[in-house]
Amino acid sequence: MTDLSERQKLVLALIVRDYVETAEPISSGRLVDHFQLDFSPATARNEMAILEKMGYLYQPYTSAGRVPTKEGYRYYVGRLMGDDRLPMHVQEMIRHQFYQARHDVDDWLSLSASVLAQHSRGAAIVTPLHTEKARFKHLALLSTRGRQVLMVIVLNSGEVHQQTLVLEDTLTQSQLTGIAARINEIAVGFDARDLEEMELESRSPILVEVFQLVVDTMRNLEVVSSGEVFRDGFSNMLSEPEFSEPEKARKTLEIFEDRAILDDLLSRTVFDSEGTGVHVIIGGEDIWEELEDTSLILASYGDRDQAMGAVGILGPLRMSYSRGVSTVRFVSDLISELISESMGR
Amino acid sequence: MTDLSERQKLVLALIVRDYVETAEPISSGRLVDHFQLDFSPATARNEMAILEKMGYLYQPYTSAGRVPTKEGYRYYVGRLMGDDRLPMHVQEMIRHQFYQARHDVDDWLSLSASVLAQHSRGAAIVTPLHTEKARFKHLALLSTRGRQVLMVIVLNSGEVHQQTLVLEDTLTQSQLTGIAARINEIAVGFDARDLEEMELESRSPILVEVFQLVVDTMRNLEVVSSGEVFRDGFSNMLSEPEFSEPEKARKTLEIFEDRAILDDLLSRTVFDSEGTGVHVIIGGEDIWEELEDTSLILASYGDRDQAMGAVGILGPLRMSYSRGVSTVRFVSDLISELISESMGR
DNA sequence: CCTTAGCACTCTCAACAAGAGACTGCTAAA
DNA sequence: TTTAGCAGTCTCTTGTTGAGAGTGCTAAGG
Repeated sequence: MTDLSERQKLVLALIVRDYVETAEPISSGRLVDHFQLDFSPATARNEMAILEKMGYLYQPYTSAGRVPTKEGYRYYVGRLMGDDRLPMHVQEMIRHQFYQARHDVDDWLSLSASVLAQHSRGAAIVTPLHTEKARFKHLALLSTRGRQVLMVIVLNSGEVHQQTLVLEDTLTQSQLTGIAARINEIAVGFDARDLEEMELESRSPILVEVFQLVVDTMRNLEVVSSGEVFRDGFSNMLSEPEFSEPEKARKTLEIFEDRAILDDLLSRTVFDSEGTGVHVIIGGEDIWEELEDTSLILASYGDRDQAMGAVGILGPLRMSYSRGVSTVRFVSDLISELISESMGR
Repeated sequence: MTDLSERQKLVLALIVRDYVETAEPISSGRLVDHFQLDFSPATARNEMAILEKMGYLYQPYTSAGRVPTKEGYRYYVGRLMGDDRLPMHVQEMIRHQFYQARHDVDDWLSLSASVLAQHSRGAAIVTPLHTEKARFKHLALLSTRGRQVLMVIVLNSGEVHQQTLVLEDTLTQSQLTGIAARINEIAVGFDARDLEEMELESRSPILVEVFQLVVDTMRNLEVVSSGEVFRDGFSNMLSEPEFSEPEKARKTLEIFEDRAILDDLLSRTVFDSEGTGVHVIIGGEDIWEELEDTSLILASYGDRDQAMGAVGILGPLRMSYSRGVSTVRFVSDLISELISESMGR
């Protein structure tokens, strides 16, 4: 397929931009008028007819204006859209919000969802920090009441997991502390597989029991994606005219709420690729049928070697991709930065 | 105001039930036909006219069927609706799901939201466990990396709070353990106010610093409601015909997403009253204007003396109150039971 | 060969009209 | 007090029509 002429690219880009704003089919007349183009409506019509034949535009009905197709959006995102940054003062504003928050990863993530929703005017999704190769760093056992014990496991990545256990016997806090200290000695720095193969000379049966629980938990962490997903701003989306049909709105909200499809989506896109690029998924890319009418802009945050998660926004096909991409990129970079700052140095 | 006759009550109850199912105005003909009543449509019409005059019913337009008003629903919920329990096999099914889950409060709550959404066919909201008078039980300090320290505070209620600190100097784990032990000795059993007034002979400045942080955190816990709210099943609601107007759907979703209004609502209803009853809020009860078109069924869980939270569902005025109430009651009782079981003994 | 003015054609959308259908309220009889 | 009968009212659907918007095509012009 031969490539588009410069003028065709211009026409396509302008139609996308204008349509994103107005949500109405763009006519040749409006196009040259609104953007003060130096060719006539008739010429625009010719170009539009070609673009339609190539699959980038379509007409809702004979003699209506043109609307971008999924392919049109893809071409626009891939080759026409500039990669704008957020304006400096917006960046500062967002940074400020983060610095005012508590120094806590979960708080940052919750805030991210809210910021993304606000600035992208779409629905925001933020998955929690998650490691694939979890390395044990530290264990604490806290007596809460009776035989009930809170087990807190800290991973190398800084990820923290807690779980309530009910032990066979009642132990004092100092006994628990002793057990924890012993396990810390043995296990620090190892991952689930290492620990599994480890022989433990069983001095006390309780120590073995707890050790086994630690190993189980560590293994679980690698498989199950745990923790709540942070969501915000779905109500933004309902204001868009494409969701005036309640059936479409329902289907989209179902996607927003469904953890399974989100996990599938993430593992096949952002978590599957190198680097920290922003992924734009338009109309499900003919893989996910449910996403036919929605677009997602996703990026990972964190560190491939440590733990990572994903942030993103969800909107109708007719969304502002440039605003979306720059917002998602900025937020994901910012969280990565905050996390690595709070970790290391 | 004189009370309703038995037959009027019957007519009102049947109209509410039928309308909840069909979402269409109920006519006198349909009523006697569908429920095989032993009086004629004309009689039904007379009763309906009276009920309308009393404010329990209204007609969308002259000579359409009747629809319950908010007052109609309130009367129905307060005096006509039986308090059904969930069928035994449903109870068993739900119990089963909970026993299969991990023994972790957050997991239970997340599961509750999902169960409520599924069985009530509305949107579910579950707030996390929260204490008003937090009594200190135990502190742990875990070195995670560099000067970064994870502070875990366990309260008497079993509630656990964690926060990441960045200290002035780098401390070893054993130093941290020492500090924690010292603070545990001093603080166990006291609440924020007690601790604030406490004089601390300052042997080491770091100990004082950490102690201050503990006190601050404890005080914060009493004011700010922290932790994420669990939500599920909003997509259920969008299938209801009342949300075919997207504007209504948007407003309702905004309520669902907005933490502030939820907190206000809860503090003025379930947390404001004695006992563990189920609260039904119909059309905002003329207090919350935003809730004009929605009803909520709420109940608290947990223990007033320890920590508590709330579970509930949100739906259109035309919702199945009996199903909703029995589901909410069952789930809130179940969580309370699970929590107290895991606490005590 | 590319661009553009002119024009006939197509399709949507809003407004209006008319008829069918659904229920009611009222009246009068049982 | 209940009920049959009936006139009256309102919505909803369907059909029609006219205005408006925008296109594709054709032919003229640079």
